[in-house]
Amino acid sequence: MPELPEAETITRHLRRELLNKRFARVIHCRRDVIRHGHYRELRSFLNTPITRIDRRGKRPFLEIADGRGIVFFLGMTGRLSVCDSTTAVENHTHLRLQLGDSDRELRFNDARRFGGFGFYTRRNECEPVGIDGLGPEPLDVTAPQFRDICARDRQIKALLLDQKYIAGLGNIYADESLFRAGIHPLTPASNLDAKQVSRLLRAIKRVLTEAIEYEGTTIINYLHPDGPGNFQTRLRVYGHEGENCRRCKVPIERMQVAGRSSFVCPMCQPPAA
DNA sequence: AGTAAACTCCGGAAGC
DNA sequence: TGCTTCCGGAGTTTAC
Repeated sequence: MPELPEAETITRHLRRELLNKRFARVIHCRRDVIRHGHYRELRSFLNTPITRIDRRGKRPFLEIADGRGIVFFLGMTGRLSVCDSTTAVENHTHLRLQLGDSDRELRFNDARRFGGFGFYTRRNECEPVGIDGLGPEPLDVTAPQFRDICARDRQIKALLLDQKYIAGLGNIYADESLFRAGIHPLTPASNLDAKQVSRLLRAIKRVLTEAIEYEGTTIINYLHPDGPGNFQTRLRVYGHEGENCRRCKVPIERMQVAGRSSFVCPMCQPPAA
């Protein structure tokens, strides 16, 4: 599942490959993966330098000079890569953009099609469609901001997963952050005391920063097959149902929270009374 | 109004 | 082997 660290890794990769380059041709585009805007708009990205490549939360985007951009929703299985045009085209490849003066191309692949992409225009300081309506970046959010976010009567995990309050956490890093902060996912956010809120924010920043250093958890193998390994081995609870907690040796439990599987140490993360 | 749950998209994986 | 079931990011709908 691509979350913020995976999006950051992909963004850096795209930046190395695409910044200041231009697309020359649309080789292929499956139109029904377009979330915002119209297929026609794709043409306007041709023969114009890409001036900015970044991400918002878990969504990478790229922009050309007039403020227009393409934002990618990776969903569960979305992947972005830049490769030689002669590279065999994998199944479920929904977008191929040929680079000018090069035999390379950008590809978007998404087996389950929960992902897609959208076009937007950045106007002044307003955040564009597809990148708007998102909460602050977890790595930038301040302690007072996070206190406000947590001041609502909602299960803390559901809150962390809701992109409009904080942008970039998905199921894996939400569970890992809650474990490291010693907080049960069902705890109403407004029940957390100041100490817990600050511990949670620190845990989030630590987990995400470390995961970025490891280039994410799941999807990076195809980008850097010879890379430094990934965050998989650093997960303490996610996917570890039935195994003994590293800290207290009590078996990790799996439960449903906000409709998602959640992995919890019942000892380190005591349920709210 | 704010929250929560159900439903939708889809195909790979797991289970039988 | 071949079927059925499970799973989920995020948007939408429905119900408190």
